[in-house]
Amino acid sequence: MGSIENLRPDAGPSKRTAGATRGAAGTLTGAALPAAERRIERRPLHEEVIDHLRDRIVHGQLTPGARLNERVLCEQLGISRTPLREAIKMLATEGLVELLPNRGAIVTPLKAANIADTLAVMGVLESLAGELVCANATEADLAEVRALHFDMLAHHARGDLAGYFRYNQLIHLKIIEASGNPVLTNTYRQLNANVRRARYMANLSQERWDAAVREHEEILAALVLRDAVRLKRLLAEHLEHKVASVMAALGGGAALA
Amino acid sequence: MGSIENLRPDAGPSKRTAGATRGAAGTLTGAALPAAERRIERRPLHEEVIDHLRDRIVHGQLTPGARLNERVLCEQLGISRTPLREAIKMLATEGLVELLPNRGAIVTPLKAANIADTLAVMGVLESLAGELVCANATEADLAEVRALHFDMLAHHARGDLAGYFRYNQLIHLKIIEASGNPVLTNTYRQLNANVRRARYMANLSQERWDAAVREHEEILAALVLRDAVRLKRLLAEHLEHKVASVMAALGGGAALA
DNA sequence: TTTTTGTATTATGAATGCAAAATTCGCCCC
DNA sequence: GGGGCGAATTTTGCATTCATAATACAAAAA
Repeated sequence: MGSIENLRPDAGPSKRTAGATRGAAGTLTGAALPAAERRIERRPLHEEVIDHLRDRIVHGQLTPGARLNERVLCEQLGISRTPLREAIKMLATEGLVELLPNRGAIVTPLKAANIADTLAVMGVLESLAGELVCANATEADLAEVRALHFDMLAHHARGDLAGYFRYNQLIHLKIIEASGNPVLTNTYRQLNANVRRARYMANLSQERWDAAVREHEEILAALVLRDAVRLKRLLAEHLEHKVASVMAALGGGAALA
Repeated sequence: MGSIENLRPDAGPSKRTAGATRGAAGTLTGAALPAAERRIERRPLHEEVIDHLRDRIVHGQLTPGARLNERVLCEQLGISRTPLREAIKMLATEGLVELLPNRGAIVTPLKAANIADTLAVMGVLESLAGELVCANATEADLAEVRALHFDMLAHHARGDLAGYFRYNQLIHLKIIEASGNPVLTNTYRQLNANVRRARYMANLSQERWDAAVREHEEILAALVLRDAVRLKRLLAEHLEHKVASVMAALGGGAALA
């Protein structure tokens, strides 16, 4: 995971022939589909770059405040500066990156105040989602949440924190998605990316972890019953605890390097 | 307003000398300031382009679904494709523009469902803002809102709808800003851009207009008293009416060309 | 007449080149 | 040894060029 994966099969774009290497690698979709339905489809490079950089930022491999040197990244990814710069601009709009005119871009520093503000907004979004999901979720949605819940329990039982976090995220996102409001989903997802970075630094205590799992049990129960009032309250409390945990890790107001 | 304003003094960048034309024209700030305080500051071209395009999209000069032809826009703005493409990518992240791989970009079509979803999210954001603003707003903030309110009244009295809209927007934004949560402000502002486009098509009836002004009177009163509960209710009702008005204009579910 | 296929044109995707701004580094001076 | 100053280097901003996909169009076949 820490290794640098080139987006292009041959690193270091050669003069005037780099374009010919497109479409040879694993970015193509539909390998498992029958030939008739297979869509030959190439994602634009800037999208690949965005996903790559977003991952590295969220997972903390690109640390807050770190500079994004265009030349270095180009070499690592085996692309030219144009798609890289487009990707950086988009990440800046998402808030994961900060543009310093004439001085490039840095990974947005993690400020406790900013995370707190973000979580406050996410709170009301979750509350709205709770209301909508009780009204709009299909039975299939609920089944999926339950399945994810058990996956999460499995990781918790094994003490696999990373796996737990992954399914925890998936559950929350699935609940938001099942609300049936795509704007809500996008907004939440975008804000969430910024918070996730902090999460990777917060060391969860076993007590807090166990408590979080219990809270999820209750959330699932309220969801299945489509008890909107109760669900909203549980989600709010759950987030409240998360805020406390993250804030404790970030240590009140200080910027994180 | 309909005329095309070049960002660069000379349209049609000449070969190899275009770079030398930077910094000569009206994009520089501070022409009216004393020399000592004048900040020689150039905004990056992509920012100028973003603002320009966002304005044209929000004001409906670039209609929903319209294609953004790079060559044409480059000629209109007197810039090269690189900063233009960066700007388009950023607008895509903001949701005002849609990228069609290998086929360029179009202004995001206005769909009633999407606007409804957006307004639902904005509703909970306003509600949060109402709560925060009662706790955090300074007296200066409140004074500014009141001043904007009277400006708005003046435009209403003159029957100047465009001016009314402008100050209406400013009031809502000021209330959000005064909440003291920058993340909330940004999120709201971004969502708002998408809705404003619809607003320019909705023809407000005189009755609805008068009612909206009365609602603003009440909102201001609750705000000055820092009555959070009442303010939240009033904002919610105000938005509810706005939803009805916008939805009526968009005509239930149909996409707008 | 309609459909299809080959070709010319146009537009987008990506890479490269060039100039200005910023940073680094060596130097001199204190 | 430390701190300013200026040249050299690096890095970014933007323009341009090259490559490829999409589209329009016309001719040929059904």
